Amino acid sequence: MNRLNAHFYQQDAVTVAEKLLGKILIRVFDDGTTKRYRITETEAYLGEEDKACHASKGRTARTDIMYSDGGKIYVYLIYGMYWMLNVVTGTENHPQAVLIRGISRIIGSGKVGRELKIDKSFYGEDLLSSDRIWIEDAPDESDFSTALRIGIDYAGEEWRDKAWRFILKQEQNQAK
DNA sequence: CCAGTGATCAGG
DNA sequence: CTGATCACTGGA
Repeated sequence: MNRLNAHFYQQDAVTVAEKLLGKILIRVFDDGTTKRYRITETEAYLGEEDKACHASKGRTARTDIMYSDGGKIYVYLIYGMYWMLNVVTGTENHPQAVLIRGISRIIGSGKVGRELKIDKSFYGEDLLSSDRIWIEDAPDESDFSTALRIGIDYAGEEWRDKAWRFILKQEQNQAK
């Protein structure tokens, strides 16, 4: 299978979030072992207008990477414990990203970061050229559901109510 | 229900 | 510098 290319990541976050379902995430760990995971749950964060998106605060040291061309990794630490793994999408100066919420049988953004041993060194990592993390193509999935994004009640009606969470049906049944 | 845990950002 | 907040999880 081939790596997803720049064109794929340059699409808007909502499109990429949906299309990432079923794609294969590869991680080569420091000890040399390689693991492959299927992406099963994602969430889109789109632009400075999106009050739920970190870029709604404008361009800061933390959000800077979201302003770059799609295909980079955006990571941040939440609650002092969990590294959230995001894929930057869109084109330059259009800040947006897709949060990876579930891979294979690991459901939950915090657990994903833990499983993949993500840390600050992944900030800005290039999915097109990295030798320790990338995503490979797979057929588009159509059997998925959408839902409201989690943990963003502060965002206000307009953005809180966007069904920008995408869940592979199959995995939903497997969960719990 | 709620505590843990620390980077980040706005405000002095 | 300070302090509030946080795209979460796991254990009462």
